Amino acid sequence: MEYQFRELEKKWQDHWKKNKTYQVPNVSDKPKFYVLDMFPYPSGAGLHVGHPLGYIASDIFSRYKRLKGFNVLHPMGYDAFGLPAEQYAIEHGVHPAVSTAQNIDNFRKQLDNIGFCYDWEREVRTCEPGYYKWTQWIFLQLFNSFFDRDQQKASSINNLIASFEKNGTAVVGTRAGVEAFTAEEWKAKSHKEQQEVLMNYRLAFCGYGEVNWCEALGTVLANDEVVNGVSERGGHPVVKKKLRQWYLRITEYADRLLKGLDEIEFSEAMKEMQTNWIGKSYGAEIDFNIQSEKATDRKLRVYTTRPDTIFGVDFMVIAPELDYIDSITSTEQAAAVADYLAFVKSRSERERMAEKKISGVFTGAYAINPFNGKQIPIWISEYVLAGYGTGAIMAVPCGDERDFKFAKHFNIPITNIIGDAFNGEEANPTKDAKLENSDFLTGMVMRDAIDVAVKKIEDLGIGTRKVNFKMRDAAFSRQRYWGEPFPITWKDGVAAPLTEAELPLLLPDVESYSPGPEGEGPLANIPEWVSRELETNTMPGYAGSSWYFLRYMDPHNNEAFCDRKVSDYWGQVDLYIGGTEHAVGHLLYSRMWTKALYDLGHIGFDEPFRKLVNQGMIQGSSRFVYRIQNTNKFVSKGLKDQYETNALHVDVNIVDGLELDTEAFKKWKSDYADAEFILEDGKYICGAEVEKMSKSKYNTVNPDMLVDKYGADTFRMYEMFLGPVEISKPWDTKGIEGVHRFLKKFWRLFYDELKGKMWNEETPTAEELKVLHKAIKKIEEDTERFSFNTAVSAFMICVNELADLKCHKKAVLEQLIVLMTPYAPHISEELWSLIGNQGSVLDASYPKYEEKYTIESSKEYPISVNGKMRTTLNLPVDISAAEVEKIVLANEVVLKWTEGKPPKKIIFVPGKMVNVVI
RNA sequence: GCGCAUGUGGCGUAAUUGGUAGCCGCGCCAGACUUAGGAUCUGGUGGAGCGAUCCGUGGGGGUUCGAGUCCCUCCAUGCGCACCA
Repeated sequence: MEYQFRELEKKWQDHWKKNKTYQVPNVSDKPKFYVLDMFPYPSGAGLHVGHPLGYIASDIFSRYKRLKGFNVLHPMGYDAFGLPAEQYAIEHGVHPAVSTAQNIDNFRKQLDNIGFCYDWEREVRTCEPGYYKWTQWIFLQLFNSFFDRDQQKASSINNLIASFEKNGTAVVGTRAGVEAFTAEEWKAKSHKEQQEVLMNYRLAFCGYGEVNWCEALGTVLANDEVVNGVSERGGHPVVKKKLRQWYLRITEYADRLLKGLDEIEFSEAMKEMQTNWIGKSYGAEIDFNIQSEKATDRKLRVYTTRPDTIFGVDFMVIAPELDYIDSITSTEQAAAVADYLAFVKSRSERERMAEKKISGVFTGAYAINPFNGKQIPIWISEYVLAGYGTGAIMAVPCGDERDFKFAKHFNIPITNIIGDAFNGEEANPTKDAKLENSDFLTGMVMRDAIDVAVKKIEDLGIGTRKVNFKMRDAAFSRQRYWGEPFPITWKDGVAAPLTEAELPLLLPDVESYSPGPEGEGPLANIPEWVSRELETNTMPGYAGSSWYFLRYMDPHNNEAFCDRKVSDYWGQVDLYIGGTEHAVGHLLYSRMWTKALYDLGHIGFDEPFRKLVNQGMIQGSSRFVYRIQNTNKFVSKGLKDQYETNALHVDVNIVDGLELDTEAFKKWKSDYADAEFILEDGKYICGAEVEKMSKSKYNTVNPDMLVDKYGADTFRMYEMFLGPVEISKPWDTKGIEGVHRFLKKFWRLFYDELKGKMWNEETPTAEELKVLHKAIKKIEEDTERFSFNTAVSAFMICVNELADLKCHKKAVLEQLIVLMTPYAPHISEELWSLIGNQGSVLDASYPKYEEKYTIESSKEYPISVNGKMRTTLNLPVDISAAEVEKIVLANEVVLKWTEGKPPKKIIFVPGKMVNVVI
């Protein structure tokens, strides 16, 4: 009986489906465990071998936990709204709902091939009304709440209104854009005025933001669609345009998002990325009087983290966007300033940030240093960003590298306030130097002077201590079609939420997917939509993905996004697996949504993911052929330098290692049907390079092909065998044979092709039990710490050893099957049933490691002389140090190396080693 | 530029707290069975040397009885962030 993987895998996949083996109840006596994969965007290209890496890891862990007696929630779904489907619709006229559904069907088939244990009854698709009804509902929760800074939590907007009616802004305080008012003043405001005030508090709010507007395409472009000030597609001019946009007030959660990191198991690198993104800094805002030829009582407000360097300020730099530039620019400089502003306006934010060349212009105005009356020139430069701090900085060239370069470039004299610590060649950003030329700060160490300076600034009333965040509020609208409609109507410029009963607000069909007038989305082209005064923007991709892990718990609930009892049972995601590319986007947004839902009492936990494991990226290993210019001749790599050639990507699937299958190449594309080859040693050798796996580079490897050739179990184990899950590495199909051979060898412990049934009911020997229990221990430990590659290796060792012992005993093999189940579920089910068990092996219990089988009475000790290993000695484990000394010193190898010299010291570490020092 | 991570045979990798470097697999070499093998099985395989032995975890230095592992420094690669004041 052979290992017929195709038949048995199909048989068991059908069996699992028919018996609903993977259906998980919401009520159970077992402890719960929630394993989640980042759900995929169902792209038209389908799965490549990089996608399932994390899915396999989570599948193994889910099955492992199930065998360990947990009720395991392990669902899958689709992040189904998104731009590619809309772009496809524009180009091919296919409704995004149709192409998305097709892509999902394709994904599902590919996933099913690999034999995952998802509970498909719980599948979610973010684009379905039953799902996005609740995305809209949560949006309304955010719209109808504000962040209570005293309580540090979200609270109903009605509480805010009540507070305004009673106390004005006295209790909750003002916000940017809100002037303080009394209760009476609040009551005197019109409805519209009141709503405008409330908008400055809502967690989901409407404001104005700049977007990349391309007039020719009539649409808004993403940063990376803009290159050199023109659109990537078509090369049309792009300008910045202010558009009404929705935002989420995530900045209010900045501190809690930071603090929450202490309670969750994310990698340090991941936590650091989030911390940097949030970018909390401590400093001060300082007001400077402005001296300009135009009369102004405006102050220049700067934000600095280094108020201790106030006497080293040689110039000020303000962002080109600041609205008061006109009011301070001198007549002489007006033309230069206007030119510079026009130059900056033509540049995308990304270009400005990437720019290394120094540029800027003097305004002709000065700020006055409040401590010494010094005139400080005010410059404009694109390296200062309007969105951060106050959009203005005080420049200290001796302490800041950018300021230093700017000063050098424009010949601005540099004041040294740190004496020898500044060498005039480069800035020194130290905090440990002693201040000089700094009036009341002179002689102080900078680190200590920061606080002294801030106190003085506050005492003089010219500034305040200030905590700043780099993070900005999250833009939450897109001028697109294929996304969730906002449940908002606009009446007289006031946003009014729909009622819960009106949800879901269905995404209507459109005639055309092209943009509406004035940069609005396609929904603005629908007369009925516009006449209902509905919002024409849609929500961005991350709306649906910010809370999907909650919907899996209770996916068919029509009364709530998730029943509170159910979310109390399942709680946090215990293990979340996905790529690092979502480090700051998705993972921050879903953390914020979770906190808001928690604050409003809808769920009982405020961090969504207890533990995160990042899977590494599987890169592609591209292959190249070299075509001789203007011919259809291809020259092998070793000979290519003799010709003028162009390197062309060739499909990796028709290359064996580096050797091209020339016949397959001719068939690959009609252009190459009559290709000729210049071979070396009778072979055509390709070039190779590691790149991102992508269809356009012809370096994708489709899992379906490998599953078909070797089976799902081999594929699963091979992906794990490649190396640690979190490491990125290029895909190489070469080694898969080894894993396949291993499974065949495993099978042969039970059945031999010629001899038939091999397994028997004999009693295992001590040696056999030792092999088994060694494996149990290693595999259990490795699985627990997500070291799946070493676990696969342990399986191989175990099977090799059992084969060497000719052990075919059911008592041993039966336990090995259970151990294998998470990794190779199909073959395990088959063998489990063949050796006479009823039911699924998943309902078996995990083997229990028993130390008594693996205890050794002696150990092979390495014996070193002066730290170099010279020999080994087999010694009893309970030997005493004195005995070891005696035996070792009498050993002839040791005697040879000590050359008769007396040992200075003998180090004996029981269970480890012996070292003789002479 | 800043931050983080990683450098081990021809290749993917292993070595969990500092204690026998190279487990497991690929590839390669030899052999068995075969009309044949890109099937299967057995043995070998870090480098140099006939050998005893020596050299070896990116380079250099250090701590230690002992370093792939810890510290310093330099180099290389990958990833992330990017004029963040």
